[in-house]
Amino acid sequence: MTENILKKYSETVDCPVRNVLDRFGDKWSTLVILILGDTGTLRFNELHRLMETVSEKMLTVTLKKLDADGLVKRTLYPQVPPRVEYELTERGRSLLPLLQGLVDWANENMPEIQKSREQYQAA
Amino acid sequence: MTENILKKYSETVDCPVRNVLDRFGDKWSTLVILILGDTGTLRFNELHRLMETVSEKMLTVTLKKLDADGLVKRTLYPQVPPRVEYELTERGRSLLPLLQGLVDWANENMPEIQKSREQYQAA
DNA sequence: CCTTTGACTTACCAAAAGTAAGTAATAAAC
DNA sequence: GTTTATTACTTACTTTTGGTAAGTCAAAGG
Repeated sequence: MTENILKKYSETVDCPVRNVLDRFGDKWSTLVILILGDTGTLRFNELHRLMETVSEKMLTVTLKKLDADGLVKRTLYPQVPPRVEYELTERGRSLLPLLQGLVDWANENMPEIQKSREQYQAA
Repeated sequence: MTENILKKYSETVDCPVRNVLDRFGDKWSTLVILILGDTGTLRFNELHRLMETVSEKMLTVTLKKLDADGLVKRTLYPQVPPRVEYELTERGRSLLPLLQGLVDWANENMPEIQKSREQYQAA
């Protein structure tokens, strides 16, 4: 059996698990998707203000990756100063129920997890 | 409306979203949970071999965090050389369907995402 | 002129993760 | 009886990723 498993998990090149983890395993993508899912459409600075703790630099690279993956649509209105709007694509929206599931799980389990952490600290 | 949203997302201190993202937004936790969910119980080196691309150091810190959160149970058999087994707790298992949902989503959507990435590159 | 505005860059610094080697205790191998 | 192998880790060092703060661009407002 071990050999089957080993084979299964080690095909890392185009492994979808690794791919999905590399994508949502970064610090900000998931939060951007959740917020855009919640608000609809936002301009760059609106999003930035809502996230607060993200740097502008990281927000731009996050949005670029999400745009490249077709999860977020970027619309530039060529004005001065520029106006850029971001919204989820259909593909991006298809992720929302899954991410919402994780958020719900977190809301339910965080109190107990917090207790576990404190016990672990004490030991 | 913006002000409500701002309030909602900026309560970062004990925000469950931020907490869950900080926990599963690291590079290896999710994969460890998925593999343990698939295999049942594994020793440190078995897990390490299955993951291949993780360093021993990172596997150690990942397992410590999961143990501290009560998602994984660590059992030490005091032999020489030592034997340490890891398995999911009930809390850890409760995450499996959610993570499996993400894996399924990845399997379904990765081909199209790949296409999007190539188009983005070309443009 | 000088400042403001919005969506970013860029240069620089800190934190996280990867690499490679080391450690401990003992049993089996030579 | 000294070397070697084994397991689950540490530790020191390097690279990669992320954070901070300042700068850019082009036009509009004072």
